[in-house]
Amino acid sequence: MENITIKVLASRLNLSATTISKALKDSYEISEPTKQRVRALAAELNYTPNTYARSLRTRKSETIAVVLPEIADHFFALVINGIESVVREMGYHVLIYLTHEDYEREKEILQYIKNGRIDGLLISITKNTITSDHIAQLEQENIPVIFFDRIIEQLQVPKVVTNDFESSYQATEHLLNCGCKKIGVCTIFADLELSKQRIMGYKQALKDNHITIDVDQVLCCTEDDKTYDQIYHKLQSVNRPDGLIAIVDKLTLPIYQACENSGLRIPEDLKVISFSNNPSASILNPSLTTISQPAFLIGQAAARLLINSLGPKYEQVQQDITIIPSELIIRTSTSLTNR
Amino acid sequence: MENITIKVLASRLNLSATTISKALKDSYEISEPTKQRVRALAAELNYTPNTYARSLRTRKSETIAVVLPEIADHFFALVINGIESVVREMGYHVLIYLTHEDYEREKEILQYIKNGRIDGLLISITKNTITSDHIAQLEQENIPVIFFDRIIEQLQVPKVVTNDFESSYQATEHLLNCGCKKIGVCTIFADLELSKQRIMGYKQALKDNHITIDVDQVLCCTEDDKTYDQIYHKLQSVNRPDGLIAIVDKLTLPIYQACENSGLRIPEDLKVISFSNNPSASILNPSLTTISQPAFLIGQAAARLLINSLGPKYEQVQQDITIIPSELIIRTSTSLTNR
DNA sequence: ATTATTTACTTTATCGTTAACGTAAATAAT
DNA sequence: ATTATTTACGTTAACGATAAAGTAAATAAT
Repeated sequence: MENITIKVLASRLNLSATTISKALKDSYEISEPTKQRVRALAAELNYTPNTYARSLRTRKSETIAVVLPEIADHFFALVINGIESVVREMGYHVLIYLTHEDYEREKEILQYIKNGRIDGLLISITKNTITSDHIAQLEQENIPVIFFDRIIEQLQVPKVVTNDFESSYQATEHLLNCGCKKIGVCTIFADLELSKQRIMGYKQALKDNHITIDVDQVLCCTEDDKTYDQIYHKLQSVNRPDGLIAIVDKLTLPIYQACENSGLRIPEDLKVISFSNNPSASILNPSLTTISQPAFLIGQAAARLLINSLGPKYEQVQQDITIIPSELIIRTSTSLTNR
Repeated sequence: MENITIKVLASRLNLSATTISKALKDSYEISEPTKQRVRALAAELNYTPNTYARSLRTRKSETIAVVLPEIADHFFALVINGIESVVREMGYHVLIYLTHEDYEREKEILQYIKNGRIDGLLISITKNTITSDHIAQLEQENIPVIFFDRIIEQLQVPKVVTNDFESSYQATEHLLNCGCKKIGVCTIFADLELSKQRIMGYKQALKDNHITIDVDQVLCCTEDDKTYDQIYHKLQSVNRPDGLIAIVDKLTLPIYQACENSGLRIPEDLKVISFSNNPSASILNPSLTTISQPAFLIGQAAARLLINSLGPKYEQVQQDITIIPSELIIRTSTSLTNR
C-alpha cells in the first residue's frame, strides 16, 4: 500500500508539495478553492503528516517526557491524569519514564531523551537524587524542565508543590487538639525536600505549642525491607507515640499492620494521620484521617507551566514556585476518645 | 551553542558523515582505530543522535504507544510497570494515552498516532468500544497491535488476558464452600469480554453445583453515578445475596460503604470477593478476599509479544491468546461464620 | 605478474516536511 | 500608462541520519 505523503497529494492535484503543506496549515498564501481541494483529497486518502519529517524540520515534537519514581502510587497516577488533561487539550504527547527510585536510572533516562524526541520535561526526582547536573544539562540544551512534588530546591527551575510545611503543621495541631501528648512522625524519604518541609512543619507546630521536640519521635525508615520492623519496634517501645504522622502513603499499610499485630487500637491508643490520596482511606477500619494532596492540580499546573514555556515568545520562565494547598480530611483514625 | 550532529563529528575528524554513522554502529566496514577516534570524540562532545532524522530514514522509532482507559487504577498501573520493565530492557520508549473510558477519544487517539511516531500499540479498550475499525486500520498501516485485558474477541490480533472464566468459577465455588446459598455478581462493565467471561464462569459454577441461576443476582451497574445506590438497594432487598463477587476493583468501595450504611456485616451477613490488585485489600476491615490478577505479568507478556513482532523477521504474528492465571487470595471477607 | 577480493572508506540520494526565497499574473496606485 | 503591490503559487535547499552504490589502496589468489 502506497504511503500517502504530501508529495502524493501534490502530484495528484498538480500542485507543489509546498502548496500542499501551506494549504493544510491554512496559510493566507493559498486561495480558498485550492485549500478546499487539498483538504478534500487529504481527507479522502486519509493523509496524516509524518511526525518525524515534521519534527526534523521544525525542531518541535509536541512531545513531553514525564520522569517519575513510580506509577503504582495513587498520588503519581493522579498527577499523570492532571498532566494528561492539559497535554491532551494542547495536542501534545506524553512519554513516560519510571525511575523506580533509582538515581542511576534517572540519569540514564535524561541522557536518553536529550537529543530531539522531547520539547520539555516534567520531573519528580528519586529519593536518592543528590546531584542535579543531569537536569541542568537538559536546560543547557534548551529543553525546559519543570519540577513537581519532589524538587531540588537549589535548582533555578520552576517548581510545583503542595504546602508541605503548613499541612504538616496543621496535621500536628490537629493531633494536639485531639489530645495527643507524644506525637511522632515517620518517613521513608529522609533526603527529599518534601520530607524536610513536613518534618519542619511538625517541629514548628510543637514549638509553637511549647512542646519539647523529642528527636526520638522522628522515625526515618530508610531501608525498604525494615520499615515494618522499625515501626513495630517503635510502637512497642516505652517511649511510643500516641499520635503519628505518616509522611507518605506507603507507610499506612505497615502502620495499620503493626497496630493490628501489637494490639494497639487506632484511634484509642494511637491516632494516625497520613499524607495520602488513596481512595480506600475511607473504608479502612478505622477510616484514615489524611492530608490529601492536590495531585491532579499539581499535574495540571506543571504541564501548563511547561507547555507555556514552549510557546513562541519563549520569555525565560521566571524562577518560581507554585504552591497548591493540601486538604486535611478528618476521619476516624484521629477521633476523640475518652481514656 | 552549536548543535552536535554527525556532520560536526565528521568535519572535525576529516571523515564523511556516513563513516561516523557506521562507526557508531560498530559496523564491520570501519577500522578499529577509526571507531575509537569517533567514539572518543562523540563522548567528548556528548553527541546523541537526532531521533527524528534517524526515524525518518529508518522508519522505526523505537517507541510504542499504550492506550488504556485509566491510570489511577492499580491494575493498570501494574500493567504499565510490566510494560515498562520490558520496554526499558529493549531500549524502547513508551507514549501513554488515556481514554477515560471514552470511545470517541479512543478513536481520536488512534487516528492521532497513525503516521510515524509509533512502531506498535498496546491497547485495552474502553467499556464502550463497540467497533474495531479504528484498530484494524492501524494493522493495515503495518503497525502491530496487541490487546491486553480488555480485548475485542473477534479481532485477529494477539491478546493477553487472565483466566477470567476460571477464576470467577473458582471464586464462586469458594463462596459455595463457605456456605453461601445465594450468590450474586456485580459489574460495571457489562459489555466487556472479561465481564462476560467472569459472569459465565460464575454461572457455570452454579450450574455445576446444581444451583438454579437467578438473573436477579447479576447486577450490572452501568451508570457511574448510580452504582452505589443500586448496590445499596440490592443489599436491602428481600432477595439480597449472602455472597457477592465484584467483577472490578472499583466496586469494593461502594460495596463496603453500602454494608456499613445498611448495617450488613461482612462476612457474617455477606461474604465478598473482589477482582482486585489493590494492596490495601489486606488492611481493609474485614480484609478483603481477592482474585489477584497478574497485572505485571500481563504487561510484560504484552510488551514482549509486541516488541518481538517488531523484529526484523516480521513473521506474521500468529493470532493467539496468552492466558496468565489469576490467584485467589482468601482473607477475612469470606471467613466461615457460624450462624 | 595479473586478476580477484577485501578493507576502509566516500559520494550520492533520499526519508517527508517546511523555511526561505523566487516569480508570473492580477490588481491597485500614481 | 507606468510602476508598485498583492495574490497565489513554485523552486530550492535543508533538517540529520542512513541506505545504496561507488572507489582507491591493500592484500590475497592464481
